[in-house]
Amino acid sequence: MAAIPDKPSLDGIESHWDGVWSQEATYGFDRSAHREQVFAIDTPPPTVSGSLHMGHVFSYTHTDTIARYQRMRGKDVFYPMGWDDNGLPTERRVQNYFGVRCDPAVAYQPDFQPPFRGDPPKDHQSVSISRPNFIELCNELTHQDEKVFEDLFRRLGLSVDWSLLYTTIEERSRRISQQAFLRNLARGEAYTQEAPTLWDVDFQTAVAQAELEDRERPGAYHQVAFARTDGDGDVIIDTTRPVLIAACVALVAHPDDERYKPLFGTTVRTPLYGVDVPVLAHPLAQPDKGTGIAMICTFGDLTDVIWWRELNLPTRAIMDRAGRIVMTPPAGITTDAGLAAFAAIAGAKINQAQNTVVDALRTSGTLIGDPRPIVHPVKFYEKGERPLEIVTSRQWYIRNGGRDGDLRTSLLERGRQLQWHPDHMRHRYSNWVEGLNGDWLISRQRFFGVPIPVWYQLDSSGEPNYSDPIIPDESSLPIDPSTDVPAGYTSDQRDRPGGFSGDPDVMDTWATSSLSPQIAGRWGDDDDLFTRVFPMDMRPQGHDIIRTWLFSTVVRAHFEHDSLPWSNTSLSGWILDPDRKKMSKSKGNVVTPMDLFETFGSDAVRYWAASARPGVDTAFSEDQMKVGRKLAMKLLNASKFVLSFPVPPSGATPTHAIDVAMLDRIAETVREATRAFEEFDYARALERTETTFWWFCDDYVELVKGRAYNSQGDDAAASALVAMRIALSALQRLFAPFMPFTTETVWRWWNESSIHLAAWPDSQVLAASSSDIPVSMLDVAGDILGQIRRAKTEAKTSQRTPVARARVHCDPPTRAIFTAVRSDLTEAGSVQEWILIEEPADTPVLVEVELAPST
RNA sequence: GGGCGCAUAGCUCAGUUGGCUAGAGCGCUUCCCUUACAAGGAAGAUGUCGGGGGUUCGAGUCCCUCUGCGCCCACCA
Repeated sequence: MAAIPDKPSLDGIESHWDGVWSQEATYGFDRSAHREQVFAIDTPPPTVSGSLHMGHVFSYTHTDTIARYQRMRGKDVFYPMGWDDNGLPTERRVQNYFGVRCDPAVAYQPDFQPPFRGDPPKDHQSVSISRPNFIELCNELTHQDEKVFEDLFRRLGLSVDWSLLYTTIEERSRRISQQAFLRNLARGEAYTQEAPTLWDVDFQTAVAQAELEDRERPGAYHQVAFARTDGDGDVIIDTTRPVLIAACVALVAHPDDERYKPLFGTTVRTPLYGVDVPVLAHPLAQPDKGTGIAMICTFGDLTDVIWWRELNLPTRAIMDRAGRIVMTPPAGITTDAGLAAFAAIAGAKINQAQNTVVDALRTSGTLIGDPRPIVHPVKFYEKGERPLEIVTSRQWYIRNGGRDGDLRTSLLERGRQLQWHPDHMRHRYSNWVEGLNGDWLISRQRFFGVPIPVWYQLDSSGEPNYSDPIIPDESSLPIDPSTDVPAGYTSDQRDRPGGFSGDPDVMDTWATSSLSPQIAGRWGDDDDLFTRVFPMDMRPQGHDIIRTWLFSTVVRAHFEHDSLPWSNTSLSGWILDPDRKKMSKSKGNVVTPMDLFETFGSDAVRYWAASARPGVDTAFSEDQMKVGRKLAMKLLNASKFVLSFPVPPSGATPTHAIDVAMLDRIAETVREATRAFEEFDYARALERTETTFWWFCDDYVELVKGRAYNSQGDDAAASALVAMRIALSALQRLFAPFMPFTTETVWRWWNESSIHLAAWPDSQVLAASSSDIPVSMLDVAGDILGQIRRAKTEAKTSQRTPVARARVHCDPPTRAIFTAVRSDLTEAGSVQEWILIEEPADTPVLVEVELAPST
């Protein structure tokens, strides 16, 4: 136990207690606990290639309050931390930092040293290195970042068990990711297919539906005439992308559209290129869009893909993977004029080609009128800078119900089984699942990540056999097919006819992070641990990644374990700047968490975070942090005050009615806070606790402190002393999840072990002796005291001024209560004489205060 | 177009099965260095609870409807 200082202070408590908690392993997970004793949290692994910001502080605090509550409830809390160092952000950061580039074709170098460690000169040409070397550099670099992250999270007071740390590119994660994938493959849940795919031309990789976002971009409608091949006039279509006319394979209108019904089955000739294409009917064509008849290109958008598939149309791709027009004209262009028109755009970038085509259309007279500028939403990869194109490529998919009604129904049911906090967030899940239009594309044409763990046999002409991949044994995982050699082959057979070839792709980062419960729980390496923590109890995360992280985790657990990955999920809101805009670096309004910890103290920052209701977007507010600091100071001072009284004799119990009634109110607060925490509503628990605490300090303690000083005899004092200590103990523990540093400080003034391992207060015990005490006693006492204070304030005099006479008008029941608290009121109000005046029933208490003349 | 959320004091927000004479904090005003706390404390002012209808003895709370704001999803020729 620590001595109570004369001037309690919050300075330095964070580093002090962090050290003590580490030393005492306060938050260590006891892996002998059985599943029902465990509370397991699937912590979101932050991306280490950025920096932690207020959004992290905000949402991780929410989770930590729940973790601490559960721990005090006696649960063995499994609270790991992970670092997400897999994926594009890390790839970029490692490239820039070391001046290297990942190239799976390069052989592994055991003692490789990068050309730079930080700040390569601008003219430096990146050195190509193998994927295993790249992963080693990633580990080296992210270790530095991870140290900074860990320091910040410790300073924030997260009760994480740091021995459970994982990273998403480490060996175990790669193993689990590959193992889960191979099991998906074996069960037919993963498959490879060549198909049109959304494609980022800068990153040159396929992207998944979940990673799309719409951005408003200027464009223009162009009316273009297609000549009917029967010579009977033109068909006018509207398009924003005339550049794709060379890729046009048909026109399409709605089957019921009377304007175009006569044309169905006929052909029209494309302007410039002179290719005959059919006019077809399909219900997806919208009569009220443009001219009501559209050109189908391979591929302008996802609707084109649907039409192409359902109408069995040919492919005339004109876009390469870097976003340029291909050099070779597509099939169908045969006339000299057509070939010349195509030659004019071959090799050009999309925008240039578009201008060329528009000019040519105008010259040829097939552009009707002027283009009409519009602003319309265009699909982008969320990390990308240019609009997505659609190219045909071979990719790996995991089934997610996008193409299978039964699976979709099962996954929707999983969403219903999950407890959502707040509940309305479940709609985002069902909305997303119901809107899926394809399976989950997991392969990426990148170089850094978890490799797709398969090879392909090459036939005598060197063509891969995709239908029967070569699968590694699970015991050999993780593997890198670009450097590892499949069983039964030798390395000199790589990429040779009759030999083998490794799959060049990596899995999308979500394909690994969707296994975070399995990774954190060490599935497959420590199944004893895994069975003690899985399915987990809680998945905290942002609501923006329901469609990615949450959904994909549900999919993987559904397939692998036939269960939900966790029973509850809690969704955090966004941090908004004080102008209610989402905070962003570009606006320069980002405050670093460490500055705030230093200014206000970690507990004050946590107080701000914990004051926000679950799932609600919340304004950044230093005012709230000031309030939090004030509360922490109050907790120090109130604790010091209560504990500075003599320890009551052992066996003493609260006997005074007011003391018992006070404890009853504390008990009610415990009930409310407990109920709120059981529903993951940390904010309500805090609010109730805080309200009661201020009442305890301002009203109750003020009322009884005279008696506690022994003004009314030993027994009367003992009742107050015992009651104050019982209440203080409960209040300190109620605050412990929110203000771990301050509460630990005050708790250790009178306890040997950590408050964070103490039992959550028990409302039954607190309220044990409160059977027949009128709850209204506290209100009556507060009311009378309040009226006396007001009289002194109105007289503009000190609260210490004695009251010569107080006439209390009250009804008979109130009179009885008054009598019970009269002695305490006498001291609290410095009242020299009371005069009771009886009023009819239900009359509000009225106190006429006659102040003593000032001396 | 479909879905969800929000609208309560100048600001940020509580208000959980309908019982409120509508609350808190910040800010504002006044007073007090009262020996736990001046990075305090005591007290005070401020609201047609977005509009309209309905159910009810009683509606900020339930139902319908309208308006405004935000988010998610879909469409995007």
